[in-house]
Amino acid sequence: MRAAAELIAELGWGRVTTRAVAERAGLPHGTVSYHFRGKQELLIEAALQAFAQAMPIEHFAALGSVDDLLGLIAAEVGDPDALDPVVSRLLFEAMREAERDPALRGRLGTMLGDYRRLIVETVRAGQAGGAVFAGAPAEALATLLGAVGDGLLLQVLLDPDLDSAGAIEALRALLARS
Amino acid sequence: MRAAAELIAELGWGRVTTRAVAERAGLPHGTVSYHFRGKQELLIEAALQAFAQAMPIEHFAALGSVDDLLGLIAAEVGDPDALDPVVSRLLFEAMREAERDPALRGRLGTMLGDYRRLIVETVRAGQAGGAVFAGAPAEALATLLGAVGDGLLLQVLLDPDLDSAGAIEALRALLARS
Amino acid sequence: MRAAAELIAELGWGRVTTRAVAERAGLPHGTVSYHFRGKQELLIEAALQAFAQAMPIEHFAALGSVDDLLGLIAAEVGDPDALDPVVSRLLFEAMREAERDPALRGRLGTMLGDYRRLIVETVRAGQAGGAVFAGAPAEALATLLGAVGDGLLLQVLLDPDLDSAGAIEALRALLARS
Amino acid sequence: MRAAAELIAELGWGRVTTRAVAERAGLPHGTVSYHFRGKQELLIEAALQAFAQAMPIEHFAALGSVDDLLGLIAAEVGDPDALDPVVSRLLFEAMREAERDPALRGRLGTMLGDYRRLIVETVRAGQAGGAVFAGAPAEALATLLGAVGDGLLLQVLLDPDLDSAGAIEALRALLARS
DNA sequence: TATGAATGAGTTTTCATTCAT
DNA sequence: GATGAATGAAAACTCATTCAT
Repeated sequence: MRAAAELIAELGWGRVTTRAVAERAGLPHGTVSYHFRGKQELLIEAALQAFAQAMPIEHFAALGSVDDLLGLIAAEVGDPDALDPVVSRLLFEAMREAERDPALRGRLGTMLGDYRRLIVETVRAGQAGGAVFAGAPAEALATLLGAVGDGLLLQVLLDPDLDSAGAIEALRALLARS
Repeated sequence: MRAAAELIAELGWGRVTTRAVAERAGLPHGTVSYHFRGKQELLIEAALQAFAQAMPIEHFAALGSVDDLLGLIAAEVGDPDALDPVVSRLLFEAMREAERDPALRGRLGTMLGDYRRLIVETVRAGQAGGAVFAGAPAEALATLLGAVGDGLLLQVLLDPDLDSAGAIEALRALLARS
Repeated sequence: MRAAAELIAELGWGRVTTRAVAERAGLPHGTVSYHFRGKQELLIEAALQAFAQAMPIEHFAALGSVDDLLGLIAAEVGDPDALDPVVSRLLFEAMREAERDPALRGRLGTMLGDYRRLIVETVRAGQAGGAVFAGAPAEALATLLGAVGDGLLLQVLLDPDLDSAGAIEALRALLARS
Repeated sequence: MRAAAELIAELGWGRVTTRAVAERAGLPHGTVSYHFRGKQELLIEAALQAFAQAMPIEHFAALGSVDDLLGLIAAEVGDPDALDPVVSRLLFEAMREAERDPALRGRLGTMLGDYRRLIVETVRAGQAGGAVFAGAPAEALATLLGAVGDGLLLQVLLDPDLDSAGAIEALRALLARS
């Protein structure tokens, strides 16, 4: 499973071969077909398991404030040690694939929906406490935050020199301005 | 070329076959290898040409204000007729592929850099005129705007019911608040 | 064994898998290799045992006249309840396979030879009693009867609407005409 | 195509591999998939073409009497040079496969139906001329004749020493007896 | 110049059999 | 004795690219 997740990140979902997965895992390649119904099932399980390990829902549940959330995004995007670069690539690969595979779309959608709900609650709490701009619905701000996270992740993959920290600071300033 | 661009959007970069491209274009399939050095060259040319046609740099150059820019993003993301859904999918496919193909990365990077420069200028002008939050560098806000655009595009592809317009309204309110 | 026989009839000899047999029998699939030397041995035993149960030699031994024999053929061919359709399909599968597998050929040949001998005797008795056309050797008529049975069975499998009863009536009329 | 037909006869429908076909034909094995949509299509085309060549409908159309027909059956069944042994095996393989493949069933059914119609006409003419037993409907006798042909073919494949000629002589005597 | 048949490397999948537990 | 995970050989199929015509 780990081998599969790594290879999705390195080569892209569509270029992963069962042979390569088996080889990296040091296993004979018949094993893959023996344990999974097919390549797609293997990749889906590998990706979702990698997410569950790397981005445990508890991390998000523990967010006390929008500031913490921004810090988490900044760490994920900007700090090469915070989030395994494997995972961010994997996330995009999975999102891309999910467009075409309904099974993956369902499972990934559920997972991302859980995160989103926690973000909405965090934003709402911030607004109630006066720490966060209250001139827009919490749902809209949560969507915005999610989009910023994904968008920065994507752009940093393409241009590692991008000043993602600066962009997040700007967002923090925008949200905090009373 | 148009056939190739459509197929990248529909099937994903890696699943496009030269046969399918030729078939959709109504051309004999030896033609593809005859006119292009290989599949990759064909796809790169097709993608970049599609961008140049669908997102002409003049659209961005004509932006008078950050409000206009937000309107453009909202239209691209939210209005199915504004930006051919082919193009947004194509953009993600190309960004994904660019991670692995240096030739594509260079050409796509140049193109996106041009857009980015125009956005920075638009933001700076807005700050100078007092219409845009001045508490953060123009570069940081431009990065933020670009990330929001990409992030929303990506999320809408996965969940067409997402309220992207609300998120953009929230961003507009954040930026405009004096 | 019953599971194996059913699957030969349903899927064809060559498409039966040991896994499928074990699964239908509700047994762990290591069992198959444990109890039989290999797949071929299992299928041969299963087929021959199914024949022994479905077409016991006693049925043929009890035939009193050629008329009875024709009735038996008519029932096998025409009556879906007389002969389990599993068995007729199984018979053809086994005959096909026997062409290639000498071990099966020997055992199946012995079995069919036993039936044939009884048919010859029945015909001979009919000729002696004047009930059956005596202008041809009993062996030749027995061969003819066997061929008619197999041929009709085969054609009915392909075309269930075939009027097999009519053909047998015609044969009865031919044989009986004094 | 000839290679495929031969291999069906030699190995059985299910055991033919595209590799083996290509090898016998002296062609690289990618060729098979290039020219046919899949293995099944290749085998079906090969089998039907072999029948059309070996058992041209003209042979049956030219039958002047039931005696001629019996002669044809005797030749097919008994004379190794009359009907390529490839074709008789091929016929059984195709009939067996037709039970499972609707496309093949349709095409084979049409072909065999054409033969059957000609046999019915021949029998009817024989009855009208007084040369053939008239105590049974022509359709029933035609079915009987077809079944005898198929049944003998099948039994001769299993036991090459079977006296098929004797059985046909017996049938001739039965039919001719005024 | 243009075509499309041919090629063969590479992919996924199936499955009988082996064998450690 | 019994199990089922593991193995690897073999299968069908895909497809970019080559090249004779």
